[in-house]
Amino acid sequence: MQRMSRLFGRTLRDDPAEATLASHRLLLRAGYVRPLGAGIYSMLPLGWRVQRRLEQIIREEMDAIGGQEVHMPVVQPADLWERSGRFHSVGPELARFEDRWGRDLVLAMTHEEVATDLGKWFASSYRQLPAVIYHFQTKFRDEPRPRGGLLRVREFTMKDAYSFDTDPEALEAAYQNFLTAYTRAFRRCGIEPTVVESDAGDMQGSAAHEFHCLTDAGEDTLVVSASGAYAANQDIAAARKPAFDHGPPRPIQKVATPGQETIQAVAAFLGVPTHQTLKAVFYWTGQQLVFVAIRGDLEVNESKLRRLLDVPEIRLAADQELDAAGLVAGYASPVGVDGVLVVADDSLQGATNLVAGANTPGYHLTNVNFPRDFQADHVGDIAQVRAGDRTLDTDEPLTLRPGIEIGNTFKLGAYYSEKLDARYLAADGQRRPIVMGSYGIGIGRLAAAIVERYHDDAGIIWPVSAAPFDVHVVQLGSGDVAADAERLSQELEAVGLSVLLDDRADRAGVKFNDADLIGVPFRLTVSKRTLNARNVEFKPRTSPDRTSIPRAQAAQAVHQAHAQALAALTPAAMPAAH
RNA sequence: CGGGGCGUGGCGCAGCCUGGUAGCGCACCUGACUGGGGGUCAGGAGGCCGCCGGUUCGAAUCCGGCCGCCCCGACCA
Repeated sequence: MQRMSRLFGRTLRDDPAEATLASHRLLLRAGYVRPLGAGIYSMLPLGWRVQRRLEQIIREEMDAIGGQEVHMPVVQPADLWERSGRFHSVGPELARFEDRWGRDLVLAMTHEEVATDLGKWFASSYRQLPAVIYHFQTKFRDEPRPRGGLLRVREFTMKDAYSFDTDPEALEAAYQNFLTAYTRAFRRCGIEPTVVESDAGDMQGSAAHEFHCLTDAGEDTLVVSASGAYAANQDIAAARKPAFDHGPPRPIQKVATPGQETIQAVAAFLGVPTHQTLKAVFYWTGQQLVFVAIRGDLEVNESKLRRLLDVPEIRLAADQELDAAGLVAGYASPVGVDGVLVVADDSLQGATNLVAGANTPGYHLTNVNFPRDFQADHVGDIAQVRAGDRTLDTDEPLTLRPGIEIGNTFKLGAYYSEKLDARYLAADGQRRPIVMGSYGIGIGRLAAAIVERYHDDAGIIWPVSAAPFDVHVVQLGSGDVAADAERLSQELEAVGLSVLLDDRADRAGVKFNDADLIGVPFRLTVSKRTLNARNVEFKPRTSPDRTSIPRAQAAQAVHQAHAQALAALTPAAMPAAH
């Protein structure tokens, strides 16, 4: 048992000023973590116990699908990252340094390279495949802006797993196993995950999913259909674009629109709806200026644009870059521009007689028709999905939901295997690249998501599976009371429960408030009162009600309540993995 | 990287404008009373006022530079 009088950590009576999110505030205030620098935290005993519980749940689910736990280094030779191409492609979030010999090293931000290297060494033949390895390891990512306590940090522990298979079909089977294992793991932690399709990004994979905890504290925006059948990160979400009939194409006309520089202003001035206008937005890829044309009622999604152009980075163009290209913000037009890469959203196809800029200050063109009046180098879906839009296939309404990304899965395919020459000998005698998958869960972020999901004004309300202790014994008094609280704690441990014993000399109010703050699922109070009545007071953190249970049966009763709560979190048997 | 805010004891803050013994609440220590939802009284301990430089007889306070932290945005396997 852990005595609170000896616990390394302390609760705070005042909210730390820096914390705005509930999870950040409560984890600091209840003494789970202590910040060391921006996005860098020490885990105190309470926090570390939670982390280890979460790890154990995930470990069990990884083992259940045949994963084998390993431990890969954080410090890695840069050479490996040179070969995968990421040493140069990744950017400053990858921490680089030299050892005493001047050799380049990196602090791992993820472990695809090392995993691939291990796979290459191990799987010389198809007979060794499939294989899955995983580990819990520190990652360092020099994020431009850490935020929200444990939600977005620079150093953190991740469970990352890597699957090695002979071909895409086998990868698909492994991938399905992971989707199942992840869902089970998160449910056991008290979170019903929302699984969405996502952007593979730097991972270079062919398909990717994210597991989200829906909460207002989330940094990501998810597009979810009413039935839940469709769910995607807004970065890749697609939806129907309502069509509007503006009649058969008419000849272009130039009209004076003095001072009308925004879509709203121009549309109102000319008496047309915004969906009858053409919006011009300019981006800079680092190499060239991009003229983006999209229907006036829609917004550009930069992730989609970046993928369509197949460039690593993109940002809004600066005024000087526009000037250099001879473009006039507010009156720019794709009609008659040249020397600029033109990207058209597919919303322009079939949208007739639009109002566009005239490339002359104070003038617009009416009756612009694509592709009659201008050509695009790229045409595709680059529009932001809006709440109320409808799914492509089933015409269901879509909503936007904030979510915390607590896990992700990538089908890497042969990308890293080819870069690092990780090949196996197939049954037919051919050497083929190992087909890989990569699967991550951020442990600290998961803990933070759980707190976001489970708390009230008084503090954290841990699901039994994640709590730092199973039972919080509050001892109100000394002498006989203390002796009985001690005995009770031992009885609880004897039935397999972990105990936090508040043996401090503080008053009842202080102890109860701290118990609520720390959020252990079950509270038992021992006092003169309970001693005389030969009972103890029992209170689940989830309920405001206190009940008396006979002292003699206390340990058994709590054991039972705990087992029940745990069972409620354990998913029913799911389809067995292959 | 842009915008905003803030660095004074473990936490929350005042003092700074108008330079002159560093203060309040909580937490902490000692004692007494109290004893089931953040008690009362008395007495204590604890601070390079983020750092460096300048102005001045004298700087937490004025000036310059730097560093750090938080929030918003950009960004983000």
